[in-house]
Amino acid sequence: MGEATIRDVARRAEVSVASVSRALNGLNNVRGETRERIVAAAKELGYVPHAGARSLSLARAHAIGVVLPDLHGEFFSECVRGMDREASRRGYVLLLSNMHDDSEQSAAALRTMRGRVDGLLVMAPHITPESLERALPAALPAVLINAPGEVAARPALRLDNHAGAHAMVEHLLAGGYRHIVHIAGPESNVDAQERLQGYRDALAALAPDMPVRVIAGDFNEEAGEAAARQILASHEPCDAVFAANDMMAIGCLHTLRQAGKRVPEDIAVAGFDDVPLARYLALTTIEVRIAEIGARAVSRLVDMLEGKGPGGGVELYAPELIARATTAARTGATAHG
Amino acid sequence: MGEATIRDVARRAEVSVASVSRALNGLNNVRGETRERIVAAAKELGYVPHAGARSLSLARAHAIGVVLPDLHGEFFSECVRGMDREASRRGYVLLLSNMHDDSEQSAAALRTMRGRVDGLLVMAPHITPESLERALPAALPAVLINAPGEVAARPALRLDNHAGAHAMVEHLLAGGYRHIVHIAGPESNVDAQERLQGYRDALAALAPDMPVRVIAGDFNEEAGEAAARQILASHEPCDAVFAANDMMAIGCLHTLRQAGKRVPEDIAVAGFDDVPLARYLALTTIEVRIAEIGARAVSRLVDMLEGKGPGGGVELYAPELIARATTAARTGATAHG
DNA sequence: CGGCCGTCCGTAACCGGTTACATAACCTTT
DNA sequence: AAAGGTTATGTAACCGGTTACGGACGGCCG
Repeated sequence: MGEATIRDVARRAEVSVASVSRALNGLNNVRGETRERIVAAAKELGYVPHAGARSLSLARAHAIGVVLPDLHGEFFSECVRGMDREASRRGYVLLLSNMHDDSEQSAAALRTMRGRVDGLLVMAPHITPESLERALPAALPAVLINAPGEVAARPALRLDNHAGAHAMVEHLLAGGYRHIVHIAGPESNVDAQERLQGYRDALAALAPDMPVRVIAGDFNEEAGEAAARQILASHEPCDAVFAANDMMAIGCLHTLRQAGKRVPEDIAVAGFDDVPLARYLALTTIEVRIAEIGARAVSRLVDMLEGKGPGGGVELYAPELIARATTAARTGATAHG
Repeated sequence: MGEATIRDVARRAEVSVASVSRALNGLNNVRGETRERIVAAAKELGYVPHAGARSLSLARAHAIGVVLPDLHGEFFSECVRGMDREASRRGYVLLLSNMHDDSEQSAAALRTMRGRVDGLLVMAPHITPESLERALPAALPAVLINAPGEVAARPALRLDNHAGAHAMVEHLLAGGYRHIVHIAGPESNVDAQERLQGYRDALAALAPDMPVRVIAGDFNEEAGEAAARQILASHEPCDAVFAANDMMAIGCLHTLRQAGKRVPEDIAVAGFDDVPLARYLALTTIEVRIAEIGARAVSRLVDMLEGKGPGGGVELYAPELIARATTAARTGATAHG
């Protein structure tokens, strides 16, 4: 037995479907006595409106599609949590679809969203603007999060990775560290690219005589471990490691310590993201308030949907440096000594 | 301007909507030449089928509603990740709705799912079976995760919290610890209740002469810190703490260490969940493979939806103890010395 | 009393797909 | 050549809501 429909309610209350719809949606052109009969009938039948049908006739689904890449743990949940909080506050529900880096699959994911959501939140740090542009249904409002480049005047939220990395290099130099190695993220990831560039630019601006040294990584812990082994085996001097994210920093930290190195006395370690782990390991890092960004993305999208906002424009989020023990200043250090 | 509809495609290809539908859905009763014309027209218009309309006429949304309580970070994302993986593998998409403990709000959340999802995944460790029963649309298939009690023959997945807690107490006793304090979770949370009961039962069975001592908590880190302060201030002996979850164990661990206690020499600490942090802090805990449970829940639900499975029945997941340094055995300890 | 207005309510079209059924064209078969 | 079968396509009903439009009714006015 399927659920009761509006027609069942109409039959039971001995009115037309139009009256049921009006009564249940709180329109005022229904007589009090009729409304009561309808409400009673609806309750007796346990009637719940069919959201799908409703959204079809209203051309409004009150749902937001969320397309995220494969994020590491905490990051993902924080992002979704922020979105969910704001979405439910504004009467929307979230339709989730992970985008497993395959760009073909991503396009398919976006496709299945059409007709069930009013707008899209897309986080795609590893997709080129062109293919994203192509995959996005043109008529669907969308807010981009950390997308590379500008995509067809879509509003976007971007984390200021460059500023964050710059601040970190500055912090390390101020702490007296001179030979700073960077463990980079995936080459195709725009966050990783910007952090790398921030590192390069900061070094060029603040300590042009110091060597630029980059070890490739992929944002995973193992990459950090591998980088640490490489640093240990190398003859080149290195007194600080700045990893493009916390997980690599953590892997690096562990391997260095297991090899007998003292952190930060022998070598400093810093990350990026401020995952909860960072606090416990006293890891210096850059705080990324991802939940806030998620919430803000929803807010902007809903504003667009409800015609309240201009839409366009890129909002930049400045992250904050959190100094902890793994980069404690060297004793007797001077900023440029 | 609105997206192109099937009628636009039909007009452009000079056929009827029925043919378009048939061609695009791969039915074989369309002439090759006609099919090509239709496909070409669809591509030219950038036609994407309207999932809402489709699900209305098919009475199939290929979507699964997920209702979760406010979970702490990693736990949430792991759960959703497991679900998403399995869902996308089987061609479904996830509709997410956090259930912020308010039971009224939860009912509303469930209500908005009707007509947009084919089935429900509900994790509700803090809702009574009766109100859950009342809130669940009767005709919607649902799989319950860690729900208290049995709800109207709904299939369910349950974590064997009792066995996990029992194993932990056994492990601590075997390590030579005698005075084991339990930091409990929220009273209304069924996971917390079962863990507490497991602690009590294990102690009664294995060390009936040892005191049962429970400190109230709420699953948050702060509760662990408060519990640690209480233990430090108390005159009662205590050589081991078993917290109902990792976050409280971590809070406790920190506070104990900051107070100068050595762990595990002065006092052992154990948790429950195996959050990623646990590994780094060398915290002994009980591994809960939540992603696996999430994936399994999706799998069972989809089986039900596609008439492949019997549906009913409770599946119990046995968690595994992971012994780490915070509960290293006392030197010279014997199991019952 | 006739006309006008406002309130309440029902009929039916519509949202964008799917599909049962009808139909037309063409191919066999006897 | 007529009957019967097959195949490709179109027509229209349907999924479950919303809502424009119009009709019925009662009250009020001149």
